[in-house]
Amino acid sequence: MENEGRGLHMKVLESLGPAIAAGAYPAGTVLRTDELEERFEVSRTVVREAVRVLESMQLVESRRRVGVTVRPAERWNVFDPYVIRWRLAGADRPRQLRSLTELRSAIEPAAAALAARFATPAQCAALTEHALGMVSTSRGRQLAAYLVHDIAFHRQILTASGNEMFARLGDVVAEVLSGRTHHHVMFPDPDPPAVTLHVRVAEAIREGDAVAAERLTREITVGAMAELEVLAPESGQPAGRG
Amino acid sequence: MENEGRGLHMKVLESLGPAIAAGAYPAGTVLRTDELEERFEVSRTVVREAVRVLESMQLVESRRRVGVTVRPAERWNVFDPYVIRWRLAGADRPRQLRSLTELRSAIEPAAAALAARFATPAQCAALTEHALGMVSTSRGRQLAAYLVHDIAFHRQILTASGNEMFARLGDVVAEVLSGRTHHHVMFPDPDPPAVTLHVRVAEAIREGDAVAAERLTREITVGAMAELEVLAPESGQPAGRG
DNA sequence: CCAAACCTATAGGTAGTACTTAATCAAGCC
DNA sequence: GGCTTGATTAAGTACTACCTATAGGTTTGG
Repeated sequence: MENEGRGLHMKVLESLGPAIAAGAYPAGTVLRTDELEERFEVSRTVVREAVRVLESMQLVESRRRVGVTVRPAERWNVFDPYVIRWRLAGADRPRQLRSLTELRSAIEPAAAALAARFATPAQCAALTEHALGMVSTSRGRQLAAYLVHDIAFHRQILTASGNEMFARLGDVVAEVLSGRTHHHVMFPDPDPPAVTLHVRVAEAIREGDAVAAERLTREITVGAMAELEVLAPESGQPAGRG
Repeated sequence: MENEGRGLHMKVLESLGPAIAAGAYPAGTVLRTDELEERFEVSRTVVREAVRVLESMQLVESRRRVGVTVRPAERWNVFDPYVIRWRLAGADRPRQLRSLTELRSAIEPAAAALAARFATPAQCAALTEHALGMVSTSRGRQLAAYLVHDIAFHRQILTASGNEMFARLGDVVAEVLSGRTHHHVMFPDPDPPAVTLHVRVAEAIREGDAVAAERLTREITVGAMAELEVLAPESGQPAGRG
C-alpha cells in the first residue's frame, strides 16, 4: 500500500479510522466537529472531508444537532480496503484474519474454476511461472522471494477468473499472505506438499480442468484455514454450539 | 436502501457516481472542481466533499494542477455498496449481475457450512420459519411475499455464519434477488424443487450438518447461475477459450 | 400527563482569500 | 542536439468568517 499522507484530511483519516476500527470509540460515541478541529489542529473543511469519507465507509454517521456518531460494527463497510487494513492493524486482528481466510476459502476455489475456463494463454504462462518460482524458492530460507511468487500466483488466479470483484480481492489476499509470513518470521521453508499443490493448480487451469482446479485450490485454502486454527484456535466465533 | 438526498454533497454524489460507474466518463477524463461547482450549482466545499467520497471509492483521483481524474474500472472499489448499486443501475448491469451471482455461488455455500456449526437455536428457528414461509407463498402468485422470505432466508444464513464479511453481503444478495423478481415480473410461481432445497438447507443447518448444508446451498446457487445463463448467455466474460 | 411551541446546539452550506504543488515550457548548459 | 534548470501558472488545498437549517430538548399550556 503506497498512499500515505496525501492531503491533510488523510492525516485525520489515518488517525481516526484505525481508532474507530479498533473499537476505541464504542458505538454511539459522538465526536463533535469542532472538537476534532481542535484535536487535529485543522480547519473545519478538513475535518468535514475526513468525516465524509468515514461516513461513506459507514464507520460514522453525521447528524445535525447531534454530532458525528460512531456506528456499530455491524454497519461498517468491512470490504473497504481501508477498513480491512485498519482492523488488521488493530485489536481484532485475529477475528479479521479469520474472516479473511474464510473469505479466501470461499472465493479462491471458485476463482480457480472460472480461471480454468477463461484464462488466456498469457495468464496461464504467468501462473505456471509463479508456481515454478515458488518451487525454486521453497528451499534455502528464501521466504521473501517465495512470498512474492505466492502473492503473484494467487492474484493471477483471481484476475484470470474474469470476475472483477474476485480480482479486487487480490490486495486482501496479498495482505493476508504477507502478514502470515511476517508473523512467524523465523520459520523454516514452506511445506513441499503445499508448493506442489500450486503447481498442480496451474496445470489444471492450463488444461482447462475447472473441477480439478477448484478441488486443488480448495486443498490450499483448507491448509490456510488449518494453519490459522493453530494460531488462533476457535476464537473470534460467536458462542454457538461446538 | 433508504438513504437518499441527505446533504447537498449527496446530490452531487448520486449524480456523478452513477455516471462514472456507467462509463459515461472514460478512464482518464478530467473533471475540474470549478466546472463541477458550476454544473451542480453548489459551493466548492460541497464538490470537494463529494470528490473525497468518490476518491475513497477509487472512482476518481484528485491531483493538483491536473484535476479530478476518472480512474480505470479495474481500480474501483467494486465491493462498495454504492458502486454496486450504481453499476447495477447502469450500462453494465448484466456484467455486474453475473459477478454478483458468481460471488453468491462462492460465498453462500461456505456461509451455510459455517452456519451449520455456529448458528444459534434462535437463528435456526428464524431460518426454518422463512423456509416454511417460502413454501406457503410459493403458490398462487404471491411473489412479493415469497421474495421477502427468500431474502430473509439468505440473509439469515449469511449472518449466522458468524463471519461479518459474509453478513455484509446480505444487502447485495437482497438486491440481486429482488432484481431478479422484478425483472421477469409476470412470472409463474417459483420452482417447487428450488423451494424444497431451502427447506432442506434449513434442516441441515439445524442439525449441524455442515457438509449437507454446503452441498444443498450450492445446488441453490448453481440454479441461480443457470437462471442467469438464460438471461445473459455467456456475455460479460473476457475473450478466453470456450 | 401529553402535546405543541420554542430554544439553541450543532452540522450544513457559501464566499473570499491565500498557499502549495506540479505540469509545462523555455532558456541555458553540457 | 539533447538534457537540465528554472520560471510560469493552473489547479487543488487549506483557512476563516459568516450565515442557514434542522432536530433534540425544554418549557409551557391545555
